[in-house]
Amino acid sequence: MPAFTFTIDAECPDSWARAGTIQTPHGAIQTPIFMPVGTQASVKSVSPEELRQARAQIILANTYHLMLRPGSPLIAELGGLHSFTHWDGPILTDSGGFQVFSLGHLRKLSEDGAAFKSHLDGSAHTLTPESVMRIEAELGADIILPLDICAAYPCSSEEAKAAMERTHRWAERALIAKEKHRPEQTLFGIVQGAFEPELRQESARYTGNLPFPGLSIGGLSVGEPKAMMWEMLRYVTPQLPRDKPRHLLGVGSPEDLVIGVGLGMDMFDCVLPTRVARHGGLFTRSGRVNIKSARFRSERGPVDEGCDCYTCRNYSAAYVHHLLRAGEYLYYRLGSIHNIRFMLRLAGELRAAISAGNYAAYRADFLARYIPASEQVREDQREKWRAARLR
RNA sequence: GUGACCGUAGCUCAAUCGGCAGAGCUCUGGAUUGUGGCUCCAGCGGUUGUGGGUUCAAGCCCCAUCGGUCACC
Repeated sequence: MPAFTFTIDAECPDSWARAGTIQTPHGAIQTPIFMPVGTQASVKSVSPEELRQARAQIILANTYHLMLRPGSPLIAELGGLHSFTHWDGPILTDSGGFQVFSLGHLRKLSEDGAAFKSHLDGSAHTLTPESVMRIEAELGADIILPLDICAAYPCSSEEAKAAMERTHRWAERALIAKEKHRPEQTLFGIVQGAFEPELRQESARYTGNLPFPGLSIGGLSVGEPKAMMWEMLRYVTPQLPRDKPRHLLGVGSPEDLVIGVGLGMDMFDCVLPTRVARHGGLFTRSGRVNIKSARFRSERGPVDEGCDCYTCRNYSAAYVHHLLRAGEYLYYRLGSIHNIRFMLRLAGELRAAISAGNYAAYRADFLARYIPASEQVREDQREKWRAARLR
């Protein structure tokens, strides 16, 4: 029996949306799917039982963070991530490529790999395509990603091309290195190309033709306008093999999920739902609300009317509001559980709509009701934040 | 009872020689996209305890008064 298969269950005639089933050594995943992120081998504040109850099918962990603490040899010694974390479903580990980018002030890139200093204690480390394969083998996830280079936004065409080409060379090295490790693990390729349509197409073709059973689209949602991200996917998706699952790295919000599915994406992972939850941002059918707002002070009803999550079935919005105000730990659980379940229910509804052949209608209905966070405000605040940082 | 010190935003406190009353927290909104459990942005909020006086000008100087803290009786 093969360790990894992807079958397409339904496709849409009027978009690139499709529903599928991925088989992994630790169980099946029905796509489209949202994958909660547990960077340090923990979806912050939420237990594996609670994740299962929210019907999570696969979670993420991060190679960079886990290699620094507690270290991949220790996790291997303790039986790998599944045993270590008590989550027995599928796991995907990110390679640390993004941390090489986001912790840029601590690193030095070369053809061999990325030398960087630990954000924890300043110790020197080097990630190479080969060492990442070894570390991810020790971590033992079902799906693993190779070391890649995420170009900044904005960046020059030369930088974009150089990052993409090195990512391609590293992809081939990763494929060779993986042979030495665990055959039951599945290595996805990563598409780069920044915001250059030709590069995106080239990277999709190149990476799609390598023997990767799945593809992750990287380098997006790094500060660019959303329209630009969607435009890139319109170039990428047609170049990808139809029969391999497509993972949009680091995306996104509820509206991103709905739109991304129509552009051919099957898997999504993002810290946004859990991160904004910790600061009071909870998703509802009509948009994100700030549960810290005084208007919830005496709200008897649930956070989101009609939500089937543990939080909404058992607690009033007033209580959730109080927990956050009071700084109670329980808030983090209840808020995170709500947003995770919201994303997973959304993924499930998208799958059902695709199977029923009415994705376009579902999408139109969702977008008509859901008011997303203001992109203009986000841009303005990002600019102010940058300016403040330079001072 | 006597003396000293202190009363400034909801809270804790700034305010040069008498010269446009400010900050942090709270509060009200907003942001966060392959998680450094980090944060960031904006806003509301004032009869400077009260009443007089001096002065072009008083949170600041003077008098009275109310309240608080401390010390001593």
